[in-house]
Amino acid sequence: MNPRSKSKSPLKERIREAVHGEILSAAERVFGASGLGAAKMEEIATAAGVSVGTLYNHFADREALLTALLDTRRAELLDMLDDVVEQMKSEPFPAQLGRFIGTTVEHLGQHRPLFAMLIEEELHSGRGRLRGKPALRELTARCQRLVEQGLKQGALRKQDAAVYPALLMGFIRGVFAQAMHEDTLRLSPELVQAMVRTFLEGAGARA
Amino acid sequence: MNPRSKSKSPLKERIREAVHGEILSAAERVFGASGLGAAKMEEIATAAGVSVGTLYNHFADREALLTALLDTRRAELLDMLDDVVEQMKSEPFPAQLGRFIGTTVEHLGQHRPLFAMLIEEELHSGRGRLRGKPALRELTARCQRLVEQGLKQGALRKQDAAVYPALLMGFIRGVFAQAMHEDTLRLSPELVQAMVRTFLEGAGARA
Amino acid sequence: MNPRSKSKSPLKERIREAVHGEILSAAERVFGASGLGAAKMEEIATAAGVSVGTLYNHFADREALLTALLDTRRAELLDMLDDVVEQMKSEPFPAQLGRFIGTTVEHLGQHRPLFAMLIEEELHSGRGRLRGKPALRELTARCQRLVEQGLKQGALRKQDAAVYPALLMGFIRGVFAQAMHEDTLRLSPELVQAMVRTFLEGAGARA
Amino acid sequence: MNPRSKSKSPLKERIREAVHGEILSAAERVFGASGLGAAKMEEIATAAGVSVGTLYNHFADREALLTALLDTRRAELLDMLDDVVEQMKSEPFPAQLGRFIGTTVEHLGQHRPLFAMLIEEELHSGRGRLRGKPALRELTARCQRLVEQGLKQGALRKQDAAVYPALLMGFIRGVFAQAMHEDTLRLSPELVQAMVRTFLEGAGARA
DNA sequence: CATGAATGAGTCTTCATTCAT
DNA sequence: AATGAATGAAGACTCATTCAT
Repeated sequence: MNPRSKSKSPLKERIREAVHGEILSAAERVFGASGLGAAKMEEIATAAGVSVGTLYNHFADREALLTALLDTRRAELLDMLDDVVEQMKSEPFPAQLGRFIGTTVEHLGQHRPLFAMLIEEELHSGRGRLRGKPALRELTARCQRLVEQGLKQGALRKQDAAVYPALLMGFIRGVFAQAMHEDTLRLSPELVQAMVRTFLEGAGARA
Repeated sequence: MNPRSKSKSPLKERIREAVHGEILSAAERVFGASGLGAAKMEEIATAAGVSVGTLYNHFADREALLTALLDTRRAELLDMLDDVVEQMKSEPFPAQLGRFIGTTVEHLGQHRPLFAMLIEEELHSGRGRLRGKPALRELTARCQRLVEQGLKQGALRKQDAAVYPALLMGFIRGVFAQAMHEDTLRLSPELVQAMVRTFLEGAGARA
Repeated sequence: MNPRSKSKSPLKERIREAVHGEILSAAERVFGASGLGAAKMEEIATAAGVSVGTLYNHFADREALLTALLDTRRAELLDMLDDVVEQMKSEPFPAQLGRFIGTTVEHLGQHRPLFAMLIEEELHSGRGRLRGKPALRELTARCQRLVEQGLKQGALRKQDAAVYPALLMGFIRGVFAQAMHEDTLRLSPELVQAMVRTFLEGAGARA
Repeated sequence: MNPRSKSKSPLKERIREAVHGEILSAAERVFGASGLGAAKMEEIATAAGVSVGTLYNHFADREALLTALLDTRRAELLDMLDDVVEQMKSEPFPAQLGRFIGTTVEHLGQHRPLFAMLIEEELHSGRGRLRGKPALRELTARCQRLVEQGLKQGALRKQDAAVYPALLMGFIRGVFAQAMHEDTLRLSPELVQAMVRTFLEGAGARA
């Protein structure tokens, strides 16, 4: 009632949140499709069904919008992953590995444009404003911990363990790069199984 | 009309070639460092030690310069790789695989800025003018042939063979992504050996 | 139709007046501090403790607010001055001059941000919508009448009388310009005395 | 001849200088006419007979152009004034004063749009980027020195000397403010004489 | 041919104004 | 009548491309 009151109407507040989310979602689509550098604010506005001005009512500038988007999506991915990992601390390593890859593939598969964005983020990290560690590097850090689990359980060979995180991430990178332009590659549970099997047992025919 | 108008002085011709190469080289550095979208013509000119105008005397426009650069580098990489593969058609698969990965890692390691460019090329293929198949997709095609060799030799398991090319490329992607920001990861022969071993035998401890 | 529809509740009316005045006051501060061109409606709203919308409920647009503000302040200044002048028609000229300068200095000193606004108003008069004669020009007209009084009384020399109004205003301009950035210059009665003395007797040492 | 040679063609260099000057001149006209805040880069470009891009080839941004303009004009005015003052160190004070005011009036009269700019500069100094001391404050400092000369020569009364600089500048301000909208006021030598006379002897009729 | 200043279309960003609640 | 999010026209700035010297 008091004009100076800061208690905004819950309705207005909810609408604002909805618009905020819609903008982030549109930004994800446009940044993903056009590239981090080429995406235009007007495109994003149109995709979100709002005017340019509204973009700037929610984010200080293009940079801030991009940062907010990447931060949000990174947090969503990593939080989900950390939850999954936490829940299966005591399971055998192959199951852990399957769930880890499966969750990641599932999530990125759901947010299609995201993967391209994360690759670009990684590529350009170092240029421009210094944001937090790129999502893919964080993801690699999770692979690292997983590998350590595997070593502790005696499920992984020690010999090349130093490169395992990079190679594991490589599997994910390779699969998504393929999926990006090939419709044959389904991001299915079978694919995840193949990744796990190949990582653990190798592609070589047994003697 | 003048007979000299066609047969250019060999000296001038050689100079022209040198400038051409210098521009491509500068473009590689700048595109690699700044990104395909952010690199500026002026930057490239400065890096090449020429003026912007000269860039346009050698290439129709920015697009043409970028295309020429990517085409040149792609051809260099693939030609070299095809030669190597040709030379060892009859060797055992593990040796073939080692040479394939080794050659690729070596070449890309030599042309550092190139890898980032190829990733971006792959990301943006589909956008803008339709260039030839991106280098990384060609590279994947080579992996495919290699895998077929391995299958024919009975050196690879048939079960997940459909994904092997993507996974093999994934190993290379993963290693370079890591090398991009980590000084610990040396692109050494040992690394190549680890990649081959892990790909063929897996990371899992033998029962 | 409803009898109350015309005769508004006196309370609401009083509130409305209060808000109106608060907005004008905030506008004075913000326009004065930021400049006539740079002041933002949002700033003014915040300074007045209302929302932008409310600004537009009281004034048609930015221009109207600014005009109302300038008109109000001009009227206040000129009315007060005219009263003072009226009251001392019969006093000797030096006293008249002192009261005139004193009143002006006092009033402008009280409304600090106002002087900057008036200077800008004068500068930009001619641009944009044609407002009434700028306050400073009205003030100069008052100087003119005063000078005429002085001439009639034989208190002023005729020789340069045509420039006296401009020079008198110049004294005021000079003093406020100085006061704007110098804390040493107090807008005191002594200062007014110095202005009167210098204007009438000159700064030169008597022979 | 050497492409890396930094010795630009003198012709090109001269053209560049000409364009540079033309831009400054156009900027002076447009900033003066529209105001420091309202002047548009496109207007300036058009007034200078060049494109917007060219403006940015010569000045980093709007701010830099404005700063360069003010710095240039301030330097021109002050240098000229300092020269004049230097040349007449030994003359009697009234002559010095006449030359000082005369030179200032003459110069500002020549560069009509400049005065409005200087007033705005003074008004806004304190806001935005901190430039050097505003030209009018520098000019006041020159008045200060002149007054000190007058005191030393015994040509000025000590009593109100502290305000003399502000009052002297006030005369100039008043005259230009008047001249800005009144065609009757000629910036003539007679006007300067009237200013000197009034400042030294006052406007009051001698007893 | 090389040069580099000029060009102007394309983007980002701001802010007065509107209007549904 | 007050609110403040949405709007979009306007203006600053960038950079690929052209062309006179």
